[in-house]
Amino acid sequence: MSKTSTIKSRASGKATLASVAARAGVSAMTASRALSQPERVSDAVRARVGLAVAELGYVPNRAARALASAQSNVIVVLVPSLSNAVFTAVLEGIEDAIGSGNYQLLIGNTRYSDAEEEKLLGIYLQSNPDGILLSSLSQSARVARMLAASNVPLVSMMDLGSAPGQLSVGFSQFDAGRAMTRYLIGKGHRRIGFIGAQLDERTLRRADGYRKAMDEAGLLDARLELMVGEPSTIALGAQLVQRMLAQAPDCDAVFCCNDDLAHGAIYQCQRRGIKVPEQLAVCGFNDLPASAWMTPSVTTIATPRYRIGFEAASLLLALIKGEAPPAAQVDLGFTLMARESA
Amino acid sequence: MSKTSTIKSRASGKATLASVAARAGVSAMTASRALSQPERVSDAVRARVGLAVAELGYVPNRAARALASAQSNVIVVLVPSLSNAVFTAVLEGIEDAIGSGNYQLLIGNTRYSDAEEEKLLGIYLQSNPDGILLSSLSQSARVARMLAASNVPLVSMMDLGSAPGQLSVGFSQFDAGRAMTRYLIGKGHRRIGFIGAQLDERTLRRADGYRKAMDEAGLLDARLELMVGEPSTIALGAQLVQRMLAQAPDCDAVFCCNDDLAHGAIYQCQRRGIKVPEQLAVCGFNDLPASAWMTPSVTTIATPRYRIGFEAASLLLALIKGEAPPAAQVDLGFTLMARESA
DNA sequence: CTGAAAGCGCTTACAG
DNA sequence: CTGAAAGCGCTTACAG
Repeated sequence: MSKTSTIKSRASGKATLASVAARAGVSAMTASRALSQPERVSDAVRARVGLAVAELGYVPNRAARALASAQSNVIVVLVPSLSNAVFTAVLEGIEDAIGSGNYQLLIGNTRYSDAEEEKLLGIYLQSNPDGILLSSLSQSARVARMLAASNVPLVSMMDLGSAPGQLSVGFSQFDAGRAMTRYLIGKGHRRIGFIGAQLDERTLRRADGYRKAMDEAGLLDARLELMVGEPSTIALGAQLVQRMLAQAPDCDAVFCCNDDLAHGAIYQCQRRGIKVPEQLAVCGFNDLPASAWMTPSVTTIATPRYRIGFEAASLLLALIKGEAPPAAQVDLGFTLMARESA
Repeated sequence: MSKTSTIKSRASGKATLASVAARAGVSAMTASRALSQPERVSDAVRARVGLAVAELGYVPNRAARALASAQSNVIVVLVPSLSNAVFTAVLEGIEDAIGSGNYQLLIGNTRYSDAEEEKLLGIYLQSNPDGILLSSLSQSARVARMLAASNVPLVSMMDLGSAPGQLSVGFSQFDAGRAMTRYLIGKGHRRIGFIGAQLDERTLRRADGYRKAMDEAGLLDARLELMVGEPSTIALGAQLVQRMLAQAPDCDAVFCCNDDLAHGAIYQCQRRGIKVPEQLAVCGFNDLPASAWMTPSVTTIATPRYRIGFEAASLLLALIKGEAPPAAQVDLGFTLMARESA
């Protein structure tokens, strides 16, 4: 006569909405409403259901909810790196914007790899996300196809898009690269080298901005460019400044595509007795915390990474709610921090 | 006569296993098997199902699978910070260990807050995770209760546990703190200050190790301790070394509970004309990349963070498969990096 | 090697 | 304000 005499039960044994409802003396429906739309239920019911939930230690089953409602409450975020402080700041902005909602963030680290991005997206799309946040404007053909087929709302971060209908939050990497180069030119430098690593989309755009400024000033010279595919590190910056000086001994300034590289370059100069900025001006990009504290302090571009994450997530949330985006592109700008190193 | 004449369909419109099966001319069951256990199905069936999947652009629905199988393929990871390079390295280790599986990582940033940890865990537990990875040995009473009630396999990272049945992968924070302090004592320092920030579990244990070593050498003096709850930053390190020197002017060495603080302390000394290590020795903890490159290079403790993540995830995976853990505690050790600053 | 039936735990769409 | 029925898209447990 026992209720537990069922033979082939697949039940988890945990409290379910049905058990909560039974305990509260209402239907499953009403229990469901008491939890998700408490204002649409009588005070008495709300109290009884709340009590039953506590007594049973009920934890809603997200999979069941997702399946029944066709709403996952999942937001996918793809970043190219976690070891880069830029993207962890973006993530914090996203977290804060998502805030108190019942959203679940699915964070994917693509490691600057198309294959990895494809793999992660393939897995994450199985969760039927409500929205996607990407750290790039373009992607591999396969990823682009997956994205299009999924039909999930999407916002790009870090740069500004131009394709119609493409939503993006960031700043112009091109303009920032050009602004820094013009600054160096304005300081009287003529043989300005560009050191680029990783060679991701953003680095390439900064390099384009550098070239544009150099060209406008009649200073463009391919021998002043040093581009390598390896990930940016302090060690690599130290190594590349050496190579730059070897390939262009008359180089009087170096524009590093990010601060890690710039820090490494400066540390290396210190070791080799090269005075910064007197003998060689060095500047970076992103304004990591150490840049303001090092000696010499580092001239760089401060980027609104936290705000990019925050605004991009806010925009995505609006999209998910079905609101029309106020603008396709949100330009958050950048700030050139003129310090001692250049 | 159209098949789409259903009135109140809740279907998503996307391809389902059933539609794949129909196209391949098999039952849903067989289609399911063709995908999850391809070796148990005939070559012909496997090929036809594969074709149907491609033609229809079928994406499995994870929620449905989780609900039916009571297996989420989700692993929850809770870290106290993302801006701390230590934990992003841990995450990369975890990602690599999870590797090619179909697992989904649910990464939560608790920001060193019990309330946030509780909130995140509450949300993540709804996903019915297969396993949990935590960055601490102990937690708030409510979180501990949630964890116990969930009955999900769990591995702690970063430190070594002592409670029976508690699985942990890391190294002894206490021993590391003591080792560094002994090193400084061995160098002839007597008035060794300890600078601690954030005051999380790990920092507190390092401080305990420091006290133990100081006490053993008869050098313990509470005025040499400076502990603040704020998050560790370079700026804070700069500020705290000043305060330390004010409260203990005869201090001849400073043990910073992490490298960020140590870097800030050294930068500040440079600005104030205090020679490191001649006038004040400074050491840190974690061995961040800059520590090897700065001038002076920074004496610190190298911690196996990537390996901690990797081994902890490997252990968890074994647990999930039902294997018995080879050991309750996996001690990965640490390495004292004696450099120029102390 | 393959399949018909039932069920996982919720919510939708109605109806009252 | 409340509820009975059906269904979301899979897999389990059997059976053949």
